[in-house]
Amino acid sequence: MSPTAEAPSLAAETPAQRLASVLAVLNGEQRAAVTHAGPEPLLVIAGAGSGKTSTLAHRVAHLIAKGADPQRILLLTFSRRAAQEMEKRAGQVVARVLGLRSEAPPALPWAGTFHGIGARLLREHAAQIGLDENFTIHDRGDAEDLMGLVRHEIGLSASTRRFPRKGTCLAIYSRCVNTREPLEDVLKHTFPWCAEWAAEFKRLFGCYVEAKQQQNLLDYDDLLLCWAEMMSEPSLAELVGSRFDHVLVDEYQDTNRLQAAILIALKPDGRGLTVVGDDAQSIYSFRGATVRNILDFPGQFSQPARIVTLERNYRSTQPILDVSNAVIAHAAERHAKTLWTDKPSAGQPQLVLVPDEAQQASWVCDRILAHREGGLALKSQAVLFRTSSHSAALELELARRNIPFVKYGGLKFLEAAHVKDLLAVLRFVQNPRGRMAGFRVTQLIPGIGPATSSRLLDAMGEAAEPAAVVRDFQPPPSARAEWQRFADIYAALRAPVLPWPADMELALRWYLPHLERLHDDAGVRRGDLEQLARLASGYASRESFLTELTLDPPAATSDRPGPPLLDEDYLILSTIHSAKGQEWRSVHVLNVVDGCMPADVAQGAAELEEERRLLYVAMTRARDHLHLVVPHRFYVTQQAARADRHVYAGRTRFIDTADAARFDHVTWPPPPERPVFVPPTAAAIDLRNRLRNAWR
DNA sequence: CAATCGTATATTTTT
DNA sequence: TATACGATTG
Repeated sequence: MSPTAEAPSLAAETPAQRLASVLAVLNGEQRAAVTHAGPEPLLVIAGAGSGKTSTLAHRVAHLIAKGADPQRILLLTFSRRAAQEMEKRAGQVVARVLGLRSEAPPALPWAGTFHGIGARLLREHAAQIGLDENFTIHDRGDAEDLMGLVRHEIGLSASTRRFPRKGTCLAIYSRCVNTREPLEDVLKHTFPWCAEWAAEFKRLFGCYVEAKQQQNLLDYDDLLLCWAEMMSEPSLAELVGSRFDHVLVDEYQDTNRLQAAILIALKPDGRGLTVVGDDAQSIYSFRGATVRNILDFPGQFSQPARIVTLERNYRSTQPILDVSNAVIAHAAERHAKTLWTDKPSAGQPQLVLVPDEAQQASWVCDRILAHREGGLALKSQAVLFRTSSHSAALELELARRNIPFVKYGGLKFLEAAHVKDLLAVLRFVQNPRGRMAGFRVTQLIPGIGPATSSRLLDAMGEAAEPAAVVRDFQPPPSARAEWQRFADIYAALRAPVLPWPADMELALRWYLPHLERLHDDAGVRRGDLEQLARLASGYASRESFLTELTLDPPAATSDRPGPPLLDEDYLILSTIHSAKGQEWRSVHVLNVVDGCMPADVAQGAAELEEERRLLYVAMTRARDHLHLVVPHRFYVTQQAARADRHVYAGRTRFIDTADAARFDHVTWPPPPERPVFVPPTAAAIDLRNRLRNAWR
């Protein structure tokens, strides 16, 4: 597989021969997808574990080998990590085909997420669409805070009846943008308990958009929305579209209508367009993604798309595929396909019944250690769950037994107050009109509260040169000394003389005294910030650091401070969503019970279908061993008013009795051997009669 | 006007 | 458990 392994023979071969030998490794369908050259667009339906990444990477490499310019290939992936993986693997194939020995394979400068590429195009074309190219990007938390602020300013927090909280408001707004549905429909279908507030939402969202524009901010949705708007102007669409000869999209089942609109505007006739995905793995509809994109793709163009289906699975054993196929077979609508493999089996998947979550945690730990004894590194094992909080009991148990782990999903690092504080300093410098950052930073100074801060920001908003306002601002007397200290570093950071990441050092030095004053656990937090500073040195500039960090936040948190060393072995914990595209030798899925999978909040038909696909995605991550754990009693701590509420739950409805028979059943701990009491059948007394007679 | 404390109240998944 | 908001004190 590795390019060096075949190096000796390369010199003797021609490029055409090398290309042929690279293609010979693929199966027929993969090869058809890789070499498709027609004018019609290509749709690859790639089942779980069918070598999708490899096929896409080979296709990119094949295009380059046939003369395509790597700078003119747009490769849109779901995550940053996926983009890097794809670039690496395409590079390896290109290196083999072109016979490159020492030279680096061509880079793919336009490989990235929709959001990342959008941010880049918007900066490059800022002048043409009336945007200031120094815009800062709000992550979800910032966007919520701004929404909260606007919500308060227009008097919605003072209503007699409680108005939905800021997070809900942003979720509704976001859904309207991403699905392009009218507010009324979104409220009716997705947020019925908020339907009474339609008029207020309209006003709120209008003000929210206005606030973003005044402050030169874009949120995640704007990166797509502005891109799509830009593409709706024919001359700009032509300009942007002509930058790329080939556009390839991975995980197409998880794109939304806005993304589909962008794609079609980029390549209206479908020429040069490739999309890859699996409708059975569509799990992001809560974010506005619609499986219709992939189902309807073939008919979108004047020439119908060519469809290639990859069904041969290279990942899992047949018994694992059998149970996975059984789960998805009940799905309502899909591009029908059945995964198959000739990989030898390593025993049946297990369905494990345990009494509660504590026992679940201890059983999983036991199994993981047993697997490790059997030669499976921790890194090749994963524990998956529906909701981030569902791993809490397991995390405790892992810590108790000293089993190292890294957890993906439910990202926390950027949400910590101290991290936000430090980043806000840099953001406020980068974009002086950004009020959220300014509000946050200035109130760190003792003696400055919301009122003073607002006074400053108002003045800055009206000034032609906002940074000068900071220099001349007169704070309340009690804050004067600290204010001066801040004004000095602000000026220093604004002056373009400091080479990045010296900015970071300066900001950190200013912030540390405040950290000590505000937090009892300043030591730990300080460690986080130093880690952030180290991270900063890996970026070219302050702008790229801030942009990339919001678009691609550190995905994992671990049980110990600092990133785990590369040679260290650790277990993977992950939400099912974050496990997308990954695989492990052994996979445990927690809480495979009704109320959790499906989540009890998902009740609509479409939502249930998505929950089913979620379980399917989880199961198809497993190569050799799959364990579904079913705790009989399982706690709901989140929404219940009182702690210790629990429900008695049964196996998920997605595995019916017939399907369940395909599993090995394990009950743990084993039921105690207790003699069964068999009552004699003849009645000794007539109890009913006696009780009646007592009242006669 | 800032800072802090007490109380009512809730819908998972993430670029 | 976190968060939002009101009341109270400095």
